[in-house]
Amino acid sequence: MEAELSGSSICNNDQEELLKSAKEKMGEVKEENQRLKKVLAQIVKEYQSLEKQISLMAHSKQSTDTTNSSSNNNHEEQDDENQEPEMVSLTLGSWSCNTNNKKHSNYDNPKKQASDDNNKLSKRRKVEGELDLGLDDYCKKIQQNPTVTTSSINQNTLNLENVNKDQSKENIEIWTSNNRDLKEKENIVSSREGDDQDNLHQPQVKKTRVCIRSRCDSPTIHDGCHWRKYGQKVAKGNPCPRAYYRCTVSPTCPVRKQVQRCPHDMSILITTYEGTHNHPLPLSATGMASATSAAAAMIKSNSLTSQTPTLTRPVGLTTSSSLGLHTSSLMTTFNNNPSLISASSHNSHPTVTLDLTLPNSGFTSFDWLSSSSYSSSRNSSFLNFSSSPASSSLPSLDFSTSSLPTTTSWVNGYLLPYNDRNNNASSVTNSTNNTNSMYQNPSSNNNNNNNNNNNNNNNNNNSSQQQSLNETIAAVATKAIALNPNFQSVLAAAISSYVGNKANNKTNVSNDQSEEGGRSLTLFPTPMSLSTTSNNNASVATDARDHITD
DNA sequence: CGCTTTTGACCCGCGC
DNA sequence: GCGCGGGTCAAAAGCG
Repeated sequence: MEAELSGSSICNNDQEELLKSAKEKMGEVKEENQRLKKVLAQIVKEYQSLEKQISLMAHSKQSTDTTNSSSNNNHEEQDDENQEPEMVSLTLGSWSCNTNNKKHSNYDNPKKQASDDNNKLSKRRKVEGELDLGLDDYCKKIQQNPTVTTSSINQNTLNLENVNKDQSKENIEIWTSNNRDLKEKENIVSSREGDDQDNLHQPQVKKTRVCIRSRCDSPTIHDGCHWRKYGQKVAKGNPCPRAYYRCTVSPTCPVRKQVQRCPHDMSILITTYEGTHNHPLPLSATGMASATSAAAAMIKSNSLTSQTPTLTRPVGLTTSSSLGLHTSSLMTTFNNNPSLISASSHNSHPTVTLDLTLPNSGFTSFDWLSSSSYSSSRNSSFLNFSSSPASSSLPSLDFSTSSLPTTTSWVNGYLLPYNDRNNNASSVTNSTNNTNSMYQNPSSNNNNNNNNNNNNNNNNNNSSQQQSLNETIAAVATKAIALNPNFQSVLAAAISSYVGNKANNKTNVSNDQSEEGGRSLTLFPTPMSLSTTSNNNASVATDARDHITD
């Protein structure tokens, strides 16, 4: 009897404990729900505030444009923006240079002009004009006034307007250059002469290039843009030919990229971007454009402050893209991952290199770069977390209790479940380890690559630190993403990345998360996300809205 | 048929 | 001035 009583009491105790734990979990769930509700409310609030800002800016821009439209002929740009409101425009870094000045001076040289074919000349004019900068003017402003930061920009929409005006002015040249009317050509030249005056004091360097090293089996990485191959050349010292691509999203887009295999490790694809998109980008292309824009902005901002195009370590400087999409988050990420980014100068081209092949970079989840529409036969979908080490300090938030509807769809096949933090952590860690084990250690290859000397140094210096960070990254990834100040944009970027990939890859998606070479859905901090200042929240809301509604 | 890729020729900058 | 190498052009071929 006593045994039975004690047994029943034990059962009761177990039940009580279960009930207690269940209640505790319920309480946690409620807390998480409350937190998420607050986040959601904050997003809505930010979105509304940004909407107001945008309408204000549109009003003021309209008024300024109407005053300048007769001389600038920028109708096409406005029309284009109006026609494609769902598109966003990001600028890839480029460099205002005296090289252009030289060439431009040739245009005014009748002897030179007479010797050139007219069509060629007009084409060259067009191309060179389009290779103007997206961020230079803004960086100049930063140089002149170091207090100009993202927060100040958001506080003072006037600054942002100025940037947009600069971009508009730039686009005016781009769009009008497509017109072969002689009069417009003259306008272009004259406007360039004005720019030349501004650039007289610029260092004699060429356009900034953003070089991305990633492991990729396919001929080229899928970055969301459409490219047309226009040339191929065997570069010296590399048995693999270098392919030249031109952006075909817009017939006048000056952006070009070079793709070549690393001579020391054929699994590494080196993609170099150059130029500024003069058209709205598809959402699926914003990820790459954001990364390159942020990297270019970083190198440029640093170069402007140091008066040299070469830097050994990125220096953080909060800035924004010319259309107000912010690079601060990625720049922060780059700063937090010194092995990820390095800068150098090749052929007078300031080049910033994003090395996504480093297993200990703490940034192994740039897998969207290596995802490819070419590998559709081995589709898989898995989620990686881009989390900068800095994120580990963030408080926790568990998505398992998220009331966000998107969480459900993520779990259904495309995203890792957030139900178990430990499992998530192990999943992410395994994913990372798989990535690492898939390839050989690239460190031996980097020794032979000038571009990566800085990477190596930084990597060596920070390897132990990053190793430990990596161990914790996976564990804190879900927490970090949730309460990361960039969470909204991270979410938005993931959705856009997924949507873009899905649109570009119509084949079925399996749930195999470990399959090599598969298409991946990746969360990553984007320039669209903002720094931690509350003043920046408005853009976060808009970005999240844009992507979610898509 | 239209678009993309290939590929040899050409241009141009840079170093010697 | 010359040669080298990177980058681009443009006609031809390929492809769907």
